[in-house]
Amino acid sequence: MIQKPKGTKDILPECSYKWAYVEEKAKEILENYGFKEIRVPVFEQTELFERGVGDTTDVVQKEMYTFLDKGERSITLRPEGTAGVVRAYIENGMASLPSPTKMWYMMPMYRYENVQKGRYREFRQIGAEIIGTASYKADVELIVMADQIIKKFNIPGVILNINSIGCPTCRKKYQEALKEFIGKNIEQYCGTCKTRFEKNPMRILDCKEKKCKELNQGAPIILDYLCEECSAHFENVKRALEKLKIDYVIDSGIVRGLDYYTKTVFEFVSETEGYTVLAGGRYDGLVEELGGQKTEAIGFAMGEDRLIDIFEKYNQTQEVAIRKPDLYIASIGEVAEEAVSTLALELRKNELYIETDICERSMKASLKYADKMNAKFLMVMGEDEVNAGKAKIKNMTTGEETQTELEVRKIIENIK
RNA sequence: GUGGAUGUGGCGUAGUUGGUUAACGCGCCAGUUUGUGGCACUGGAGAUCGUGGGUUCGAGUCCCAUCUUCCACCCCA
Repeated sequence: MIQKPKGTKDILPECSYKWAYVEEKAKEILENYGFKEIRVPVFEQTELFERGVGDTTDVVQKEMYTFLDKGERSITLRPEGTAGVVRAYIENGMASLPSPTKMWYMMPMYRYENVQKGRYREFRQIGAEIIGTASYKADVELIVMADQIIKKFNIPGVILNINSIGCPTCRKKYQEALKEFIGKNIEQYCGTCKTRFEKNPMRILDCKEKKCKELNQGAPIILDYLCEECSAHFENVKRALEKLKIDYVIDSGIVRGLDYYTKTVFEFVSETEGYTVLAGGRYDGLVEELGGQKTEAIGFAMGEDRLIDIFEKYNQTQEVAIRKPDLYIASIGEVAEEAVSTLALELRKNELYIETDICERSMKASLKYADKMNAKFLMVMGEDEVNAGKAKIKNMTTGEETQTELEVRKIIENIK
């Protein structure tokens, strides 16, 4: 038997309607903030991610689906959305559009990593990008919108963590200070921390080893090393969030794993599930890095699969329900069959969900089927009904029967 | 990449110290006087027991390998 590749999933009919619901609601909010949808290729030139995401990151170094196509081009299945969107922004001259450009996307991403809770090799992200403004107000608008989306789905135990990792200048100063601090005791740190020391010293602050945690006491904090501009920016963001009553926690340990982030970074973490549902940050240098003019920007991505996992677990809203047939029409005899087909077509043109038999089932089996489908109403048509132009409609919940003329309008009245 | 657990019809499970045609529930299909469902009853289809080797007279039950799923590390949405 052929199985689906590791880390992928089938979204079956019994579940897909929930996805549609989440996407629809998210889209409503995104569009209310003026974001427009963008769709970019599933695969890009490998170089885009090497340069955009950063070739020292884990994502690029060990998690990309990269291959040579038949023309010997190095191609990569996108591991994230921002790089592609920014590439499209530059390539299509969107810089000449009125700034800022706000875009959203819902697309699958691909990362070759080991599967575990909330982690898949093919996963879907809902993302938003604001390209073309350096103002803290953009940060605020984006975070507020993210908060609204998260709240829309009644996810319990989600908290917003924010931090600023400054611009390259302040980060460099900070990393020097941090390395000096850790360097004093580097021998006592755990093995992974030792390797982090060279590669990504800020990660050491996040280590869960007791020893490392102790050693980290009194370590310098990035926020103390922000330049005047970055610091003011961060203060403005915090103040605005407070005014809007958006609760947040400053987590100086947030270090996004993608190289392009600057200044404000944030993540919405589900404490109950123990993973991040939505995360993002500013990336003021990325457009330039990818060959565009200097253009500040900020964005976020939401793990749709994770969102759905939690949503399914805690949400029993009736708004999300699989659709039930408005009417099942059973038929007896050839004459009636034709009449049923015609009638069903007319009713469906009126946007009703109609079911009829397409399995050559007996009358009784048809009714059983109608019941399994949870049809709201039932109508049985035979030659008599066709000739009389009248039939009975039965309410499947109450068992009540009413007589109706076989006319679209009359039928609709009877199944309201 | 590292470590731990898991794998029996569509789903959930049972399968004793290895022994004839792998069981049960749900679901599916059909029938119970061929014009009215939900209940009940009857019958039916459907599994080479993840896959490939090995041990044995004989393995779903033991051994090895491999894959999947789940979880942790790492990293991330």
